[in-house]
Amino acid sequence: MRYADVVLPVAVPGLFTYALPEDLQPHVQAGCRVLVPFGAKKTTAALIVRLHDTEPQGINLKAIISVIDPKPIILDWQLSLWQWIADYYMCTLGEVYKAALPAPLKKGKAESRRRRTDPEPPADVVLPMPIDATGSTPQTADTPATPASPPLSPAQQTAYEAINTEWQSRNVCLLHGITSSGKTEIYIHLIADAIAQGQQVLYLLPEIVLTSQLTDRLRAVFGQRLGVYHSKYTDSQRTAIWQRQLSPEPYDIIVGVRSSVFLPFSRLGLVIVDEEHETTFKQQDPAPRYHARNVAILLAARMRAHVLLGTATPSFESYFNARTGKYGLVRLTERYGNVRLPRIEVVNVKELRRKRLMEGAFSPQLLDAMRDVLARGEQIILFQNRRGFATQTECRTCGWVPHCPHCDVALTLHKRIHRLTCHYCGFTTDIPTRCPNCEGDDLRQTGFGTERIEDDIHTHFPEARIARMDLDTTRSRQAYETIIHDFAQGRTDILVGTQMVTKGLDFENVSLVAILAADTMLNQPDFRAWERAFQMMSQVAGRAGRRQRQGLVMLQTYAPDLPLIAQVVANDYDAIYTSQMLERRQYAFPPFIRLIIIYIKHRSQTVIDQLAREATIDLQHIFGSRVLGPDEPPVARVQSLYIRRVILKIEPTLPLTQVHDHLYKVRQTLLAQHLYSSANIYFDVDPL
DNA sequence: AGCACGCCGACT
DNA sequence: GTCGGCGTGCTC
Repeated sequence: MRYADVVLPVAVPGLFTYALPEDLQPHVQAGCRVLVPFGAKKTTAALIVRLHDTEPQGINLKAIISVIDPKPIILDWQLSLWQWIADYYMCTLGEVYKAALPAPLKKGKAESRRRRTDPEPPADVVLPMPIDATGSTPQTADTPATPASPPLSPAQQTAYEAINTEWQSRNVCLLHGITSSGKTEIYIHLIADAIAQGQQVLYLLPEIVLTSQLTDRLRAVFGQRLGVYHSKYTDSQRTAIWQRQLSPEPYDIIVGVRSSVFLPFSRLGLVIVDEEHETTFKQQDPAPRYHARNVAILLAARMRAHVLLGTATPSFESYFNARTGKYGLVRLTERYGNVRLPRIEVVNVKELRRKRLMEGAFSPQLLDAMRDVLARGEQIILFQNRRGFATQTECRTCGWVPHCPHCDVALTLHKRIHRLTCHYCGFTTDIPTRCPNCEGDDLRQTGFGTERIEDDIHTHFPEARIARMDLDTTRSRQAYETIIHDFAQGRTDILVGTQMVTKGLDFENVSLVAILAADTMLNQPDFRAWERAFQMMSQVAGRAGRRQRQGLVMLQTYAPDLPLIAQVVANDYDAIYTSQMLERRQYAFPPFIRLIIIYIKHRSQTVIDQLAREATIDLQHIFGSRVLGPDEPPVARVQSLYIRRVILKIEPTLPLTQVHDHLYKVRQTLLAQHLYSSANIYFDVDPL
């Protein structure tokens, strides 16, 4: 009798074993999906990890119903990569399975057997190849090898050559190139080189950047050799890309977000991680909580492919790796066409408030500058890191503030939909006209969100054409593209937005950028707060002055004397890196140690406090002073679940598998106690 | 993750 | 008396 160990798309540890009926045996191998009965009355698409003939003991053995894929849709190296991710990031293989495959491939439909007939195939997705068409599709490998690439400036040429030199001794190279230095042209040349050698290229970029700006540019050079893999694309589009990569004629270049590291590459030669510092490369909520940059580096190492990490503001981890010789380091310190870096003007909001000169979130200097820019017919970007209208509603009589009933946060007023909204769980409620606590009717809106900024600009500049870009206005990919496109075409004068406006968008005519409240970024209780603040301010500043005229950045802050502000003004990355590294070494933070956060969630506050204390003590028995906690995250209750964390700091010399084993054992012991059985305990490895 | 089983409130 | 609320436990 033959058996198959399979992985199921569920968060259960370990593999499941099914009997493999004799008539199916010739048709399956590892990497194929099969249909299996699972649970009371369900069938699921399971993925075969291995076939064997060891009879499993002590289980209610069931048999595989049918074979879905005649040929593997997951290659051998992918399974071992999945296993590595599950081990390193402390999750189950099933969770990796769920993250890796587009939804239709998990549903168990035999998608691969027939050609899809989408009513309207998207422009950049070629109809899927039937996977079982083994080599029957003619290969057109001898199409023109190196497509025309734009010429490089001398500085770019030097960097390009330096990268190739670094790759002779190291797999990974960090390209630290200031904003507007023309990193994309260098990428294009490196991509062309890889393709010319018959290699595939993976171009990773962060979630919300994926604008047509970049893909248009790449497509102009590489045409139909380019496939785009993005979370805002439909399931069937993503499935089509997956199947195309399995076909005899895969895309040479995949431009994609985080999850594209899971695609079935066959001859990967180059991985580019653009905006390598971006935190969206780390998956936050459902497991696997993996970092796509790090997975990409591992993937590349296994395939003997090169990696280029590119950014104007390297993550301190990557910069540390470059400085200590683990990665190569190449700098690009001049802007393309010698456009000058913007002048940064710091505005002391504290003083202006005291003198009652602030007009809402706007300083008089900023309003003056905006007036000048609009008069010249140039454009403005305003960055405010809060969406909605007001961040807090407050009763002026008794101080009552409406909170989310499910989460530990104040509700944000959204004026357009006329609701109070929770930004953590999506709960909404009517805006109260009277205070439910004291019946008072003097309710005040405090704090500025992007909606309010937009309204206030309308008041100050009635003729200006304004667009707002935040989560609320970009629910669809289309809406996002439209806002960007209109701004690029000059149909909008002022763009107001959250972080989204900082993400590497290139607009020729923007001569003023304002950071309305830098302090929201500085006051985060997080050892990375300054690193992030520097990144965000530098990135948003880089949007200014892309033409001949020098751009202006206005940085409004309550703390103008912080050294960080001076470092941003001087664009002195090395200064902030050096000072932060001293602190991190002294207080034992990454990259000098590794962090694992143990998250604990429970419905009951008394139970969770007891559990968190007990977990900390148990862990301290094993790890001693490496354990910190328990503490409450900034938002300590989300969706009616209380949250606590325990932090584990491990020095690089500690063997990771043993650390993991201890953590699993402690979790198991805690959950075995009846009082704690309904708790949720999970791990975040290398948290951001 | 589903989907069962299993023990406590408002209904014909 | 039971219909159904969702807490808890299992799925090869």
